[in-house]
Amino acid sequence: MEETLAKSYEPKSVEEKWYKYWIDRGYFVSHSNSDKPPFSMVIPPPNVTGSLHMGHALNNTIQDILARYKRMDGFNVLWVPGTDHAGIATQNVVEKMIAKEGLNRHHLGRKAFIERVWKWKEESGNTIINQLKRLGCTCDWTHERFTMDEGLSRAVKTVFLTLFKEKLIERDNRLINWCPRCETALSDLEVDYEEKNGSLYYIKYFFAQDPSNFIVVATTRPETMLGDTAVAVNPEDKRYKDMIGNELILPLVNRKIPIIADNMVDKDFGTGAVKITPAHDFADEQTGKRHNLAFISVIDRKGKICDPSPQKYIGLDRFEARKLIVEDLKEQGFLHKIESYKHSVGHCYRCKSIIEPLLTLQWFVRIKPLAEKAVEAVRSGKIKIIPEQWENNYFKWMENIQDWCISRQIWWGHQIPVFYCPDCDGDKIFITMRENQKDTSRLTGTYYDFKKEGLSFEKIIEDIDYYLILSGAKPIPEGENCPRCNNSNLIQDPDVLDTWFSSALWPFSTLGWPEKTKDLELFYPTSVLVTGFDILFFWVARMIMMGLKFMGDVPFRDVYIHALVRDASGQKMSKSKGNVIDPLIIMDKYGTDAFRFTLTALAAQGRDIKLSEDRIEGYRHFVNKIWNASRFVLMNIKDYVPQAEHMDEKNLSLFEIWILKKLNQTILEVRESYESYNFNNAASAIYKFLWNDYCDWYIEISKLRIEDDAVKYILWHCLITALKLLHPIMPFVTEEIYSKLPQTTESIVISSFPVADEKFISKNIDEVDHFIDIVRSIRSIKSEMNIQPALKPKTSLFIEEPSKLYIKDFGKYVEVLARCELAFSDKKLEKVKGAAYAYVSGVDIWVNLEGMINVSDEINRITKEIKKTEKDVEFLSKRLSNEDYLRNAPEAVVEDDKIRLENFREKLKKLNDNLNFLKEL
RNA sequence: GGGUGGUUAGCUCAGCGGGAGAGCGUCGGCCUUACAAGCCGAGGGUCAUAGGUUCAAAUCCUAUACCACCCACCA
Repeated sequence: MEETLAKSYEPKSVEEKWYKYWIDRGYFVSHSNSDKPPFSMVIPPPNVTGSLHMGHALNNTIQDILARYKRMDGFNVLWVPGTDHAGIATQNVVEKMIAKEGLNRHHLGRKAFIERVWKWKEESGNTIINQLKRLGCTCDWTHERFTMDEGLSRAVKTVFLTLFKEKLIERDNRLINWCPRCETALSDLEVDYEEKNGSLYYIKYFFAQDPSNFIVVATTRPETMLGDTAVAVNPEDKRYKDMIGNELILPLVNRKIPIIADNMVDKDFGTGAVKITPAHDFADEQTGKRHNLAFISVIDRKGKICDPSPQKYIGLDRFEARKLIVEDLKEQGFLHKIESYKHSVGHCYRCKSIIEPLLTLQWFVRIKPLAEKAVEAVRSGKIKIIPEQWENNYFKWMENIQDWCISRQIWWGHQIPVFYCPDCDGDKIFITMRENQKDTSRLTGTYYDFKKEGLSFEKIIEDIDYYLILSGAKPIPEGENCPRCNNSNLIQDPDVLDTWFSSALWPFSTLGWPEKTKDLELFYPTSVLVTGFDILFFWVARMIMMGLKFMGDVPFRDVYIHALVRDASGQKMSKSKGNVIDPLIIMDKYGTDAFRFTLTALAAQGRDIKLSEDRIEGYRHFVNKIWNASRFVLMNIKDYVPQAEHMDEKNLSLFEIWILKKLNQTILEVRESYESYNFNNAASAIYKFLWNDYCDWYIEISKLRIEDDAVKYILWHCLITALKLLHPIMPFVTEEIYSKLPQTTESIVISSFPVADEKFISKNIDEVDHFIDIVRSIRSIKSEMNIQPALKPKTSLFIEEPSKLYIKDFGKYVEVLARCELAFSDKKLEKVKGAAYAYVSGVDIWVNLEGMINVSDEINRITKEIKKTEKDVEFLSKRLSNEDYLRNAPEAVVEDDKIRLENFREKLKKLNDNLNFLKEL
């Protein structure tokens, strides 16, 4: 085999070529019939609207490293890819599109709009998938899923139904976070809080009995006063104690409201008196419930003031209303004062609009019972979160978890599988379910008398004049009638489920659940989940709860939480800041391998990544270095056919043993690093081996013995092994080189991952390290004395210690690597005129500079060296004279110190002798 | 208000109990036939501050300061 490499590496064409090759050969496809141990992961499904950003790039690079590593290491790997339908985000995208045609979704109607979204999905939803391929991801594309595809929809319905049946899902009228722009409810997690400079308005509320007296309350949201139903004070507050139970007249509205006592009030904040608006504030909702206050909604779903407010405010936007109300209060003498005040305000995580707490009818998951088991799974170690510090965060959140509002008033998503009959009247709810696909019988079911059963949403039922029918795994067929009144006009609940509801099922729904599939049996629980911490609660926690609930087992054994990618100055990347680095541009510019390596090298556990292009460029040089080293190897081994017997120890010189030791240490380290998710460590170990050991020393040395088959073999062997270690991080360039090397299998993707050979690791080969020190020493003298590198000064070595005689064998290597003309002296050279001196453990080195030496330069050089050595000697002798140290430190450490001290003393003595000699001149 | 992480060379970051490391940048010298996207050499740090534990601390503990982030019913 004779192949050569192009002068330089061209990532673009190579990457395309190999990705296609891998796909064609089906390397990424998992096997349901295989003796190999399974290794499985599910991708955190990117939004179908998405385009690859740095977060995806890091996340998927890490997963791909694991997938490739495990595949090479003999596992049956399944990495499930897919996308998320991303309810609000996707709906927003398509709404923007049709807005260009002057339309909104209501013009189209629900059905047509959804068709439009599907069409958009078919046309553009593949962007991110293609970008993942570009990144080199080895997902099993035959397993690709979408959170709204048929199977997953079935899973969603089944889960909904089961939870409903078990009374873990309920419908209730509660205060929820409402986005007036998206016109939908949001869960607590979907609200981003931001510090804002606002004002604190102090308003006078006059007593009903005594119109000359008033209480001052402070609020940041004066417009909500229209819905006030009380003023609360702390029961311990002396100022107000006697007023509790009195009534106040609500300004502008002229409604009477009571003064109540509640411990939630902080005596020292504001005036110590708080207006209570149960229908528009979460804290007030609790207070309102405790005191049985009326809930009066004065803001509607569009964020406008509504009935029952004074006529003049109705229809005004909440912020316009605020202005007007403050003006009116001022005019009518109710405004006490305004202070500027900084507080945090909730914003919609999709559109950034300010959230309005609204009282609405929504579906909730009663999540506490599910959370308890999920906490236990982590506490008991069934799930390991890495890095461990995140476990605390997880526990904190799970232990304070609130009911999960799962209904959204949008159109794109899993429509809630509940049907109402508008013709029946309802003090009862009729529930029917189809639990399996094949059930085509007429709807029959059970009446649940919720009043009798005392369910918490009983009060709601009175508001619904319908019967409630839950459809099972199968949608209710067209033309199905109400089982009670035979009405054929069943109405499905118009709301859709929170996107995260379907994501929570991802680890098992993608494997075929609720069917009992082979995939589930083989690959569930998945081995590891790789994700960013930003969705620990959104997603990870919920998957754990759902997995435990429906599979009876954890969804994954390890959760590896990686950092966030930030820009070079540590800012979060965002379009509005304009600091986004586009991974696709980076891949075009530097190649995918350099990019992936950069992410990996920077991906230290528990620390955010500050990404700068300089860094990527630096690692592109590394790609180039590997490329060129490989060129060297290919050029030199030519038509040599590697044969294992050339690696017999009898054929190997110390150099071969040395590089094999380094290689095997690297294998060990890389394996350990991959196994423990210390990817940066693996990257740096390979980098050091390839560049600093293999290229800088072994290749240079090998040039002198390139005719030796053992050398050729070791060059080949080390290169191929290092390529395999590196392949999970840099898939493309390693495959390209691998394919050109002789004696390789059809692809590095399916080659076997190297196993360290203890035999070489335990080898003691100080000789080569000693040799390297000598070469460095001579180079240093030449450089510091300003000798042209091309000049070869006469250099004499005197080997003082017989145990170091092996250096003689290294003579020609010293000559070439240090560029000098070497001679071994049989006797000690006391003083050599015109030569610079160095001492390297047991060896005197004289570099003859043939009159070019400047005595004062040499004195300076040696003086510097002496100072350094003196420090060493001082440090060590001080430590070795400390009795406590001698008593307590491990013996090996002490022994090592003793030897080092001896060496330094010897060196110091030699250097001083020489300094004295120089001074005599 | 509660919590987590960070503070190490000019910059970006590893190291997390045994004499301070890497990449980039800087300085000096080299086109040495794999690589100038390179090679060789050099300089540069009381490891945020103050205490403590230890024979030994960048590393463990306790405070403090500053910088990030997360959580919370901050009226």
